[in-house]
Amino acid sequence: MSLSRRPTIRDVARAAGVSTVTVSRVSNEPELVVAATRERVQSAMRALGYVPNLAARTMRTNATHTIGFLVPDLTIYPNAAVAQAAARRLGEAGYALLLASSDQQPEREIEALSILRTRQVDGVILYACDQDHPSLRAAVRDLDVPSVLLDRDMPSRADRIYSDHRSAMHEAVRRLVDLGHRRMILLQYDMRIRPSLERRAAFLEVIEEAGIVATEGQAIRLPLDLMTLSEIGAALLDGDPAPTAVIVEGSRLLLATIQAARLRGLAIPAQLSVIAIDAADVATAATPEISCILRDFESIGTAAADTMLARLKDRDSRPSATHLPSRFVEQPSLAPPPPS
Amino acid sequence: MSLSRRPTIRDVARAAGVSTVTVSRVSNEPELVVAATRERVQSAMRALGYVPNLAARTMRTNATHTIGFLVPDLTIYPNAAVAQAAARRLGEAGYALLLASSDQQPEREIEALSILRTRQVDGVILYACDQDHPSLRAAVRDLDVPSVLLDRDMPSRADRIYSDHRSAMHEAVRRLVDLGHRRMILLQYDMRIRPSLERRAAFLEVIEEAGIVATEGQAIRLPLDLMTLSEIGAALLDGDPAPTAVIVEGSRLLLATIQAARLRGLAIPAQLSVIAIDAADVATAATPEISCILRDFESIGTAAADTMLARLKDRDSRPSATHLPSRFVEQPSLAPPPPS
DNA sequence: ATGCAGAATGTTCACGTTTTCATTGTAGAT
DNA sequence: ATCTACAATGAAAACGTGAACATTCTGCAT
Repeated sequence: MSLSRRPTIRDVARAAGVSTVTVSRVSNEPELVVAATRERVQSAMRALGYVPNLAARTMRTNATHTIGFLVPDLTIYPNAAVAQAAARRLGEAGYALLLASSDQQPEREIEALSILRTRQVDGVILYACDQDHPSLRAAVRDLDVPSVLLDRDMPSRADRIYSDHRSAMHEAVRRLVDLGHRRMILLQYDMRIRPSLERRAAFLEVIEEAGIVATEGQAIRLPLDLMTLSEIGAALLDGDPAPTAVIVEGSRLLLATIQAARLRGLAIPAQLSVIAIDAADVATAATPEISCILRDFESIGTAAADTMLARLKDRDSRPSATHLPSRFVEQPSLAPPPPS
Repeated sequence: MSLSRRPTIRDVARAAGVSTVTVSRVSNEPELVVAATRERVQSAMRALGYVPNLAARTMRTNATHTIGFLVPDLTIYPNAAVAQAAARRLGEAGYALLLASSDQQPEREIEALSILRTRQVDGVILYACDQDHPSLRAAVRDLDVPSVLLDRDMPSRADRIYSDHRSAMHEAVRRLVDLGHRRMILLQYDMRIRPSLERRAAFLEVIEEAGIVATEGQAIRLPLDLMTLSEIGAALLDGDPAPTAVIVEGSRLLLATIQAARLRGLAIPAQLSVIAIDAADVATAATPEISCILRDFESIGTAAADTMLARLKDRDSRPSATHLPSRFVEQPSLAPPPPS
């Protein structure tokens, strides 16, 4: 009694002695079908191994039950962690994740957005790679599917998930100031996106608040790909007097910093205090353990998914903005500056 | 003259004064349409902003131009790197990547495979999370879409991409033996998959070949989630005499190992030689730089994509197997064992 | 001139589902 | 008994495309 081809709604209808409409309703609005009929249909579905054809469904409803997820680089831990958490939550709701990577190139990101549009994804969740790039800004602004913007300041009607980078950074820098540090530097690998800008701003705010004169080379950007130890070494030793504390963005930069410090013979924390951002793995494994500004990427991904799901249910409500915390966790990597 | 709804093949046909079939042919088999007509159709497409409706196309052809990519954990660097490389190559060929994560659980992986099937992906590329799990083995064996098995020994008609884990491991262990090491341990975080088994086997082969008696605790598995420093510390110091060399799998274990060594006051390489596997980032940033067994994840992902594309073109050819190399790169983390 | 092969294009229908609208059945109000 | 309202179900059409088959046209051999 089994079919060679995949069973369709018609096969189920025939087997259950009802019309296709009723079968469709059992799938989509079961409460409209009286219990006896419903059960008959459901057992026919099971018997035949019926699974609705998604393409046909999409053609009628224009819904693909697919969400596009766009990242600059999947090998950066936070991106992968957020994507995975979002995929899990969306999967529970029957949505799948279509992955696209821009490789940090705005043009490729624009192209990816257009591909996602072509594929009629029901929504897009994205980490834009450059929030200042004009055409990319335009492409994001003109997105006509429900979208969730992850931690970017860009004009858009999209829902947003923000991390609070400032409070934890304030706390961290104040702690350094309280310990007596006067010469601190911030090492970052990207300046095109909100997290870096926020951190930088918060960093400079506390500097100023403490009455320290902020100098040119105090917040430094190091391109990740050119991230050489010598550059970091230079940054560490640059200036007179040399910095007594460093705040570092990301695991890769943190590793390089620890290495550079060791090469220059700078002991942590005796001669150099170190604080890491978004680098829990390396920070925890380092000796001494490195103080860290942390976020919960799992909950960022989950929040993005939930926001998307809510938006898909109610398309007309005002764009939402969710703010998630960072926290500063102190470890033995901090000490007063060495006597000069 | 523009439409409110998305233009269809019919709109293009009307604008170009041809039938829908001709428009369809311009999209799919342009050589069948005479140049003049073809250009007329193409300019009508451009004028209307026509993009083929993928769902309708899928319903006719049963092809989704979507490939499922299944990983145990996206936050593990090699997985993310391979996925990203595959996505890039597949994207160039007009395919998109549907991401699924099993979270290291065979049951969830089976479920994910079934979801991918429901979504009618044209193919599946997968890192199975456990090559010995009976139901998962059955699910993989019974996959009825073109699939590429990444570095697993499982029965299947799928194409395969293998890494050669043995040669580089042989080389690495022989180097240790040549340096005079007699007591070496291998730290791994997974034993359910081919790479770990191969490495373990290769490790023990050289041990035996060197006439060293392999003991119980010589190849040790440490669950990643329970990966505590104390466990690693115990492993390092266990046995009498204590091991003089460690080979470590993955960035996270390497970090923990370096930390454990430092805590126990074991200098690298004077008292402990260290070799890392698949942990280029940490190995490079460590001091001293750690010797490493490396793979090119980019080319693994690209090979997987190419294999899939070839399979989609020719469904009947024999399953292929691609073997990609690993290489051993020595760094200052190796030295003769300390005099006992 | 006629026939014919093959190139170019068209007509019709099917893919599997949901939507719209119509029909039947049932129970309660009159 | 009749009417009404509503619940339950069904018939037919539509979504946008591509495949099978049909038709027209062109040029060339007879």
